Amino acid sequence: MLSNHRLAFHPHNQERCLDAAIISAKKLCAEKNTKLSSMRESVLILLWQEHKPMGAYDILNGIAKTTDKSIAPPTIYRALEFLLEMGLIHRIASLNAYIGCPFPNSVHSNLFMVCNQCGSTAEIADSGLNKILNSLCTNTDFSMETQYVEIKGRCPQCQTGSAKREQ
Amino acid sequence: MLSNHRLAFHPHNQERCLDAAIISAKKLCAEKNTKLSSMRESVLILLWQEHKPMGAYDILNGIAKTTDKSIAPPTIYRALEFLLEMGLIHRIASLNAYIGCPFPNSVHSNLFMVCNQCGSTAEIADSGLNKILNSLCTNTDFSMETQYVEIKGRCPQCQTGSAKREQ
DNA sequence: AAAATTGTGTTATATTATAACATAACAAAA
DNA sequence: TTTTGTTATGTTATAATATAACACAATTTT
Repeated sequence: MLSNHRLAFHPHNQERCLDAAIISAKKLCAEKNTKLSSMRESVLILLWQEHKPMGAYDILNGIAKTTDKSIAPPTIYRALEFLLEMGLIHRIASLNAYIGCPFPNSVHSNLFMVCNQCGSTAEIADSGLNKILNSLCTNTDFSMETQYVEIKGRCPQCQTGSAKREQ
Repeated sequence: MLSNHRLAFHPHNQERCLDAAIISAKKLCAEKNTKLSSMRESVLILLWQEHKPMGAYDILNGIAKTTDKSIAPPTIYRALEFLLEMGLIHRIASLNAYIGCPFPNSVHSNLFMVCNQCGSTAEIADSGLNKILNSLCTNTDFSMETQYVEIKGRCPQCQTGSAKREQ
């Protein structure tokens, strides 16, 4: 099981996450012969700084703060599209939001656990889950192309007492 | 395994589905002491006639056709909200769309298989899947509240040759 | 009937996403 | 080293999805 739940659900050194993510992103783009342009990198950095799912317009505002230029939605959506294609980020359908992928180098299908209270989100790639989804598809003669598995609830931190943290 | 994939992925007598759904909806509302008002019933009927996920504005247009009154979005969203609460329909997050639930009387969490070509969608409640999701939550100390499991790909009908059906 | 509750109507607007076309930046070929 | 092609971004407008806020109507309860 590949998972970042320990990091996702607990305070930690996010700068290290960020640095690692950017280094690995550059490597991955080089391998795939694509370019992590400065706009794309900015979006990826912002997502890793926030470390939680962000909506496209939150991203837009975040980027706008760091520059004089006016930025329009298509610019952000294009960057997101690129990062999605590269597997560097994921889209959380139930939130209309985007989040950095902690293990972009592995081919994997994903489950997300989203805390309804603090918003922190863990990604888990579990072979048992994949197996059962695949076998359900086989049994029903359905050919899978993409999948969204999103679980919403309370992270470990937000379950303790009536704690209302904004981690 | 509770599943409607045979019906969902093959042509069949949809009128019977509709009748059964409405009867069971009325029964369920009676049990829960709520009312399936005429607007709510209209939306449910439309969803069962269409028999595929429909967006809120598709529903709005569908309802508008059958009446003189002008209908505004909130009216539709309210009906959808009610039907969701009653468990009579589901929301497909990855499509921003809504679909009738084929087994509203059973407590179940759901997996949807959505055909990218013809749009037909099956709902499957599988205990093996539920078990693995629950155990993943237990292992990560995450407390589940809701879940979205959506698989997109090709239904059996749409896999045969390059058939481009609009079932 | 009065009060309370529930459902719907109406207007306006928020939020998320994309179409269509123009320009810039950069690399490869001529 | 222009020109050409390709890729990335800018710009404007608008589509698509969803909700807030308040008014009114219908129904139930008292």
